[in-house]
Amino acid sequence: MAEQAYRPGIRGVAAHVGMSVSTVSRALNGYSDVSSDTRRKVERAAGELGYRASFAASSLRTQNTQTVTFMVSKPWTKFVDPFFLGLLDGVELALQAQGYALQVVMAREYEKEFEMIRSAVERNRCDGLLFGRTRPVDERIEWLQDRAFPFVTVGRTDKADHDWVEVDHYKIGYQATERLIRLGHDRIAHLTTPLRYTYSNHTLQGYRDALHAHGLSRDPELEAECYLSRRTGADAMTELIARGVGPTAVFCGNDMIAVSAMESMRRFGIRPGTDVAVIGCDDIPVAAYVTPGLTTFRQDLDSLGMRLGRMMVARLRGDPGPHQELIEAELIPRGTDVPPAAGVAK
Amino acid sequence: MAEQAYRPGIRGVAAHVGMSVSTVSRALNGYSDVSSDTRRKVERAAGELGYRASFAASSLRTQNTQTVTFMVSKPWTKFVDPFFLGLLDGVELALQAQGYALQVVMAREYEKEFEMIRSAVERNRCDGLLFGRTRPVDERIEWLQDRAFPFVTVGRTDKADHDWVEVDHYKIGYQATERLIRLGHDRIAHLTTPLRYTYSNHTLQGYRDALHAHGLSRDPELEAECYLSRRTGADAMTELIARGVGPTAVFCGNDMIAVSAMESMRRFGIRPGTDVAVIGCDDIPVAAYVTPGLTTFRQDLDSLGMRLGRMMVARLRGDPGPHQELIEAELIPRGTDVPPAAGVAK
DNA sequence: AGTATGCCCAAAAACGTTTTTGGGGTTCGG
DNA sequence: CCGAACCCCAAAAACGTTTTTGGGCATACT
Repeated sequence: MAEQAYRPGIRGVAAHVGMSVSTVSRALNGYSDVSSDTRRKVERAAGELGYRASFAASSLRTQNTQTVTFMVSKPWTKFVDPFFLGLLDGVELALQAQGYALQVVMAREYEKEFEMIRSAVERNRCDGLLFGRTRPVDERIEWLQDRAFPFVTVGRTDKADHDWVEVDHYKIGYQATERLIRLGHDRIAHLTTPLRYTYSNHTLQGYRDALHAHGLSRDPELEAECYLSRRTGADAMTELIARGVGPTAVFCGNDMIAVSAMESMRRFGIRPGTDVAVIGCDDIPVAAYVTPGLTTFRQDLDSLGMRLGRMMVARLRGDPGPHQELIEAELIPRGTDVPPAAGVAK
Repeated sequence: MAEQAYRPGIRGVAAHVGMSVSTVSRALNGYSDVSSDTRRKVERAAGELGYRASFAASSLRTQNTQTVTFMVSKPWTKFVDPFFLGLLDGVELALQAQGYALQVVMAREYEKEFEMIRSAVERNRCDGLLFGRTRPVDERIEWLQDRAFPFVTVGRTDKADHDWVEVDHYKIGYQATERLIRLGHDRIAHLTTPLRYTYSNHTLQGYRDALHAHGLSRDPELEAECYLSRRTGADAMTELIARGVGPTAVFCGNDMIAVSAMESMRRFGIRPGTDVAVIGCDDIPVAAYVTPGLTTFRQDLDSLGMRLGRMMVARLRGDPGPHQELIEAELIPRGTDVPPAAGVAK
């Protein structure tokens, strides 16, 4: 049954071509001090015999793995966090092009995540690490910096002294808010993503600065923090409505929050996109299909992922960096960014 | 800066506790012939010194990796194939519970995929393999069987003599079609997923059998194969409309096709859910948000993933199997499965 | 002609574990 | 009191590579 039960090691192919093991190794690994004739012969023999270097053995000897680990954080929602997953594609492309394998691990809690990083690093399972959901002060990053282990993050920390790539959330917050102000709104709520993450604070700051720049004072009642559960936007919106805060526009930290908030509005007889303006962020697929279509910001995740991957490679190649890139998001106008209604819901 | 620059090997901890290397190894790996006193002492020392066994070294020696690779196929669409990704969560949970790490690799083309499997297996990078998108006769499976390498697939082949888990697509096809027939339809189109995949054929067979069971003859004009690009459902639907085939109901192989087909209908002034009934499959998030809501079939992907993971573990533990599970999908009735309109689009 | 210079290659050491082999001490039975 | 049985443990081999060391053989230079 087994076509090729026997699989030779490097000594096998050395014996087969009548040369020494070291010559075979050097030929296969592209060293210069081997004649092209020898190289050809070795390569052909390796091909014929179906030889492949054992990953464990070469990894043990060289102390590197040609592997990069992408750690994706939980919790996920049923929407399968489109953000991280969109990235993955670009990352994989960039890494594969340079001969690195991509490994993905998931962590269900923050503590777990930390432990997984330790294990990956200390057991030498990868050469570099990628992760997101960074916090203003992030233990993971400090730990990795202490050990001088290569990594790139999606998102910054407060002192952003490492390699990172990030969408410009400050600008998103500013632009979204300004757009709503220009439409005539002056009671603009902001439903934030969890504030333990750095980017949420950037968005919030953009929101506040835009208000201030246009002479509007910020009202703490209009700011509400949402979590990443599916219902979170609805909960926050419901409370806003119940408290009679009466925003005429809502800027949401992400589309899931926005969609959920829109559902909540409807339950109270408020028509999003008519009675209340809504702007989201991320442009998840659903955003295009709700009615009215959700106005939101699109991030080019493919490109973001590619940059992430390329930064990782640059770092692994020894390029000292720091490598940092802030990416612009693009406004996707659809149906929910409307002027204030005449008779407004209060 | 580096808190703990020096990281001892196993000989380091052996020296530290004044015992031999082998004793430390046996103590750490839970062998029985080491006194509990010794074990405690070793474990404590290992903890204090921050010792972790090198992955490469132990993998080289034991010839296994405690790692399972999930290979996800391309192409993806912008919807980030919710099917595979939903699985991943359950798989990871099941594997992690048994101490296996999950590795994800992506392949952009079928040939690439094959090469990645070869590389993963021959270089000994994982103990087991998981993948989907199986075909009626699938080279990957034959190759793995020849080498007796452990794997579990999502989906069967024609001779399903290996470990697999799959949603019962035959039943979905049958039920969807029967439901439409009972609503009074007799011109039911079927837009299939790519027929190179086994499951597409099962769905198709269910569709045909339901027609036959209810005394309807099948019309090849009403069957159209779609691919996995974003526009595919629209293209097929447009052609059906253009040819004047005039279905009163459309059963789609997946929701993306359905949503896309619905868009196409609208462009021709046909109202899905009023003029033409639509049933999809997969229950992607968008399905709940289009208007009217798309009637579709939900698969419990978490559970599917867990079963997949558990099968893999069982196989790796030496349980001979075969392990095979057919999972039932659940109809989610929403707004698009309606009786034929009075004045019908022709 | 003799020596330096490249180019190519063989032998052996090293990577850090696990597992095998074999043996020393206690304890117990004869 | 001696031997067997039973725990426990030390030394060394093995896993399959890559890299170092050192040297042979041409060719070019003095």
